Amino acid sequence: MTGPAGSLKLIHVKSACEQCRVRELCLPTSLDGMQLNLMDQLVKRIKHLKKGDYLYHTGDEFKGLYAIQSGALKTMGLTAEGREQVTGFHMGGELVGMDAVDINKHPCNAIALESTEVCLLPFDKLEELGQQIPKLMHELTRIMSREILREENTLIMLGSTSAEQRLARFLLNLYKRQLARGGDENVVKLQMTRQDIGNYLGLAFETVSRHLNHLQDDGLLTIDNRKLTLLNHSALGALAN
Amino acid sequence: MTGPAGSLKLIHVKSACEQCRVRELCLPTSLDGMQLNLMDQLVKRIKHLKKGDYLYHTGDEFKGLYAIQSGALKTMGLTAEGREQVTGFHMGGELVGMDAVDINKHPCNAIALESTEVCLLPFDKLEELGQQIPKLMHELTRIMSREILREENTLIMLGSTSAEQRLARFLLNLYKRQLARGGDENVVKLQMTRQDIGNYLGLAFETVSRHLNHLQDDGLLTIDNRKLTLLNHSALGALAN
DNA sequence: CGGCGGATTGAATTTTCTCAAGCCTCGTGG
DNA sequence: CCACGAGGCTTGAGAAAATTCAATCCGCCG
Repeated sequence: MTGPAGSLKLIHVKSACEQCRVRELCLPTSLDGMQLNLMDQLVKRIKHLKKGDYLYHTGDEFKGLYAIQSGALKTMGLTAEGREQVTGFHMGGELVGMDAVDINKHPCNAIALESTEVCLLPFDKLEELGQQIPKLMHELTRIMSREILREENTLIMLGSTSAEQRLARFLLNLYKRQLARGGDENVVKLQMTRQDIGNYLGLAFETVSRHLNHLQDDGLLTIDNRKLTLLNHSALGALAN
Repeated sequence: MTGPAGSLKLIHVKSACEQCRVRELCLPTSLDGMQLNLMDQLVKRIKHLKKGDYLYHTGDEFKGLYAIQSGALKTMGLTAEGREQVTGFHMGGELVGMDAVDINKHPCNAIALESTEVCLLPFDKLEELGQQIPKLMHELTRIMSREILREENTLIMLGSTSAEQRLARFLLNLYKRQLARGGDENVVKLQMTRQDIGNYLGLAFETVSRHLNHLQDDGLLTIDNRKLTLLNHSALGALAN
């Protein structure tokens, strides 16, 4: 609705998106100042979620993608018979909701694992703007491609037959993502329960607990409740293969 | 390169895409005749693959998406240590290669499971055309969204702890897709080996074989080599939960 | 301080894997 | 057209891994 003319005078004003600390991760496009301002007007900010709050429920109408500013979410699908299945963990700088574009309804629940802030990017507006700024549309396509690749890597993680291997891959994956977001060297913070991890990896939660402690016994890491410290990356990497 | 003017006279000529029997599955857009002709000129037809042929290798330059006209493919990722992991099975009417858009290289191998025909949709051309036809771009976005959803459903399949459950879900998934493509009622044709299935589901291939035969003993299906006939959908559906 | 959800640990049981032997099927070449 | 071979599939038995059930334990929040 707001035309480019209206936003011209804002070119040199720092936009919220421009200042957003997860911008490169969220929409890593080389948009110029004016384009960023257009984005800025599009974004509906900010939704605050407490631990356990639902960002959306299965079947909710799809309004747009959510960019996670801080915190973490889990997404859970529902099998036909009603069993819940964790399909992913999502952290700052990641977008959720891309699975809803086609059917226009959310196919899963999204639940905050801790205090979490998200921005809503209304999808119809995003597509409109994408028509004006081809580069933006191209970026959106790339982001969706990256999501597909991410899920394929998850498939590779789940495709191994041993619990130890799946767990090692999971921890390294989490570590890598947290490091990219400014996490401490060698530290993995588990935002989710052992139960969630087990559900996600197709393991009983006791098996997750046992293998974690086994890794500690072997000197690959130390466990302090939800905080893990990796002591031997190469050994963990070897397990992951 | 070829402008719209050049294709105007073709409006009433049946284009190859228009006649393609997997069109609704491949690009299910409500494109009009002229738009279809534009699509038609974009598509590089047709690549024939024999069983075992590679459509692309890991690391190959990304040229575009491949629409499968007939036949079937498997995609295999490579873990860091070099173990191969099947990440998906793909059949007529499906698009492969969407995982390569972002990084501009194929992150996996795609291998024909039988004689297979594919069309190449050059991605740069597709995006260009998408700028002229917003509806096409919208469809492309939806297709990628659908792919994300499809992979999430795979995650749900792999997230269960029991081999029987994973196998039941796998068979029903295959059945549904084959039925939508005009397969026989109650028949599931396995285009892949037990080895492939096991690799995909995170099971030893002997376990796949044993459970299949167990399902046959229980009267849920009959096995004739690669051809399964489902006898009791609801019982199979119950196992899947 | 009490309680509750999460985490650990143990023991018995079940499932799955591994290794091994043999069979079946299909395609190739004589 | 048949024989042969290789790859795929089945089946068995023993070993290993994971699940289940149950009993605590811990740590955080009210």
